[in-house]
Amino acid sequence: MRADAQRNLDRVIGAACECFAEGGVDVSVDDVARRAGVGHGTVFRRFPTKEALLDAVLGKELDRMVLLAQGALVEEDPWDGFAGFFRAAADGYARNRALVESKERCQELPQMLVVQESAHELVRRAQKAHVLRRDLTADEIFELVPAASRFPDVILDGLRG
Amino acid sequence: MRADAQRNLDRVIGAACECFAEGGVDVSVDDVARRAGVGHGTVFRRFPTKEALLDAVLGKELDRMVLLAQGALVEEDPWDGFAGFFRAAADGYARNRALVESKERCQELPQMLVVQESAHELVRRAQKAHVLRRDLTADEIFELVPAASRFPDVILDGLRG
DNA sequence: TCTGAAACGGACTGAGCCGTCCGGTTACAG
DNA sequence: CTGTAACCGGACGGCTCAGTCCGTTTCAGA
Repeated sequence: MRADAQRNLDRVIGAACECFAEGGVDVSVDDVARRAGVGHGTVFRRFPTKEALLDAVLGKELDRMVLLAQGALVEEDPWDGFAGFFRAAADGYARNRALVESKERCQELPQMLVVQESAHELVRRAQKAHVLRRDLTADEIFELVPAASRFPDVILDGLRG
Repeated sequence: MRADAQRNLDRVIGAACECFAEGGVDVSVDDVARRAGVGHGTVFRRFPTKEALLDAVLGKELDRMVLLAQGALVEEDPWDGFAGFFRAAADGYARNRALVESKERCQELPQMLVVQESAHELVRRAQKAHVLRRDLTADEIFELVPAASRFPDVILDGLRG
């Protein structure tokens, strides 16, 4: 790939991350292109549709989640591991409107499987140690993540077993 | 007002309530008109802009909230009063996508003042009785309402003082 | 029944957006 | 330095949607 092409691609992805995070999925491709300093034709050459561009951005964000989840599994205290990831995930959702608005799209991305596996293990460990309430499934608990963006402590207090 | 005009107005408002609740604020005026069984010209004769139509729908929903809040103030147990309204409000948000997507618009509507006043009183009473945590303001607590649509019990557990 | 005012609805306009395409430009190998 | 393949960006088409307008229909009082 030519050097200028690579540079523009990086700019486009960076701009798309910022735009979608701040403005949600309804931000126009023109806005992304403007912020990247390229014409919007250049965006469509790299990403055949707006949806493909969004997938790239969501994928990057989910990659971060994978790291967070695996880091939490290393923590030996079951509650600290669970709560740490819960807080971090909530923060990620708080900082990214597109993530909140694209829940079902994220389900289609491969990284989501890894995140869910780790998250389920975090919940299993915490429930086994009786530090996390057991009347909710792991899936139900993580439905609360977007909700916890503002006051995670309150929700964690409610979840503690 | 002519009888047919009144009938069509009622139909439009009803259809708009359903459409916005189910599909959020991005539902088109044409969709609303179709569901109401009128041309979209008729909608724009009653409501000069789409925003005005949305305001009418939000206003109706807030009227319901006013009744719920005032009903909760009659309840003598401070926790039951607070929690009852909190649950009811969360349910209202869960059943209405437009309400979630129009938080700042709601702030402009007169009914919101009444709801907030009652809600603050509910919080004050519950905090005075030491059944509600005191490290959050009333405003902060009610930011959790939309979040509580799925598992209100978890959030209420977290809020209990 | 007749009549005029009110209401209706669909055609129309203009703006914004996604995605395509092509003429001009630029990087880079030889 | 130069030829060329890759790259760029803006013009363009097609679509959807908000809001306007006017010819036609309907209501209701006399």
